[in-house]
Amino acid sequence: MSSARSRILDTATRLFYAEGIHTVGIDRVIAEASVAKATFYHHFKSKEELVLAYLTTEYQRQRGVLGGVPGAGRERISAILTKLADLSAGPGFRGCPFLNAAAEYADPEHPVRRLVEDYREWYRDLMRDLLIEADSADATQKADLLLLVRDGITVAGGLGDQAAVRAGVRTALASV
Amino acid sequence: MSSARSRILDTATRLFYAEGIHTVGIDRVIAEASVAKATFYHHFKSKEELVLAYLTTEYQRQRGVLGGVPGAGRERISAILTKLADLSAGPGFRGCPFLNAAAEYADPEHPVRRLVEDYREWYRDLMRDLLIEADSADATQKADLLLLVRDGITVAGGLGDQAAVRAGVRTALASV
DNA sequence: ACGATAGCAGACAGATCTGTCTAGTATCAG
DNA sequence: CTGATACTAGACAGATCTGTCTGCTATCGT
Repeated sequence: MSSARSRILDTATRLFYAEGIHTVGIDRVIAEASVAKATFYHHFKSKEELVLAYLTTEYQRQRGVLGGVPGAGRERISAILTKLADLSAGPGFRGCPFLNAAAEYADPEHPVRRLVEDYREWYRDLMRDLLIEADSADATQKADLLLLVRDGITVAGGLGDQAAVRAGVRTALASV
Repeated sequence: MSSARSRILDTATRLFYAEGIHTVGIDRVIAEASVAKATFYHHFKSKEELVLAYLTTEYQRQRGVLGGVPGAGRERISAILTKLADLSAGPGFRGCPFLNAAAEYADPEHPVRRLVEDYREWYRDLMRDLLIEADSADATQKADLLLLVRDGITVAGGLGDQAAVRAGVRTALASV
C-alpha cells in the first residue's frame, strides 16, 4: 500500500467523519494529507471514489471491531452492546459513519446508501445468528430490535446523550 | 405573512428535507420558489437564517402533530408511537429532519444543533410526563428509552427498514 | 400624492469546488 | 541504462455557491 494513498485515506476518514462529507473539499484533504493534487487523482478517480473507499474501509474496520468481540450467544450480544456504548461515550465519537453518510446521500440507489444497507444487514444477521445460537424465541424480530437499538445508541451517543445510550443498552440486554 | 416568503420557506422545507441542506443551493430554492434573488435576501439575511427558519417551523409543526395526538398516559404514548410508525412508512419519509440536520452540522454549539437538542428534550419531557401520569416506575429512565426508540424509528424508517420500525414500536409499547 | 414596502429580472463579485494538465524529480525493476 | 511508476508544485478551466447591487414596477397606508 502506497504511503501517499494511505495518508489520503486516513485524512479523508478523519475529516469526513468529524465534519461531514459534503462540507470537506478535496483541496482540504489534499492539503492535510500533504500530497499533490495529481497524486490524489492518480490514486482516486474522483471524490466519490474516495468517499466510497472511506466507507468501505470503515465497513471492514467496524466488522473487525465488533466481529472481534469474544464470547458466544447472549454473552457476546451483551459484550457487543457494552462495546458500542463505550465507543459512543468516547471523545471523538460523532455517531455512526454510515448513518451520517446516509443523511447526506438522499438517493437510496446511490452506492453510499447500498453500503449503509450492507452494514446494517451484516449487523442484523450477526444478532440473529447469536440469538439463534442462544436458542432465543423470535430471533428474527429480536434481531430487528437490536438493530434499531444500535441505530439509536449511535445517534444518541453522537449527540452526547449518554442517558439515552444507557437506557438503550439496558433495554436491549433485558429483551434478549 | 408575505406570499413570497412563505413560498421560499415551503420550497426550502421540501428541498432541504428531501435532498439535504448542504446539497441544495440558494439558487435552486430561489428558482423553484419563483422569486427574485433580491426578494430572497430581503426576507432572509443569509442561507443559514433560512436553514434555521426551516428547522424552527419544522420544530413547531412536529410539536403540533405529536402534541395533538389525543389520549392520556400509556394510551397516549401508544398512540404517538403508532403515529410515528405510520409517518415513517409514508412515501416521502426521509428520516427525522433534526437528526438529518445534526449529521450535517458537526459543531454541537451551532444553533442548528441547539434546535435539535431542544426538540429531543421536548420529546423526552413529553414522554416522562406521560409516564408519570400513568404512575410508571422509573419514568425518567423509560423516557430516555422512548427517546432512543424514537431516534431509531426515524432512522430505520428513513432507510426503508419497516421491520426494525415495527420491532421498535413493539418493544417500546411493551416496556412502558 | 407620496413614501415605504414588496416584488421582479438579472448582472456581478469573490470565493470555492472538482477535475485536468504541464513540467519536473525520485525510485526501482529489468 | 531505460522505462514505468509514484510523487512534487501549482496553474488552469469550468462550474457553482453565496451574497450584493442596479433598476424597475406594483401596492398600500397615511
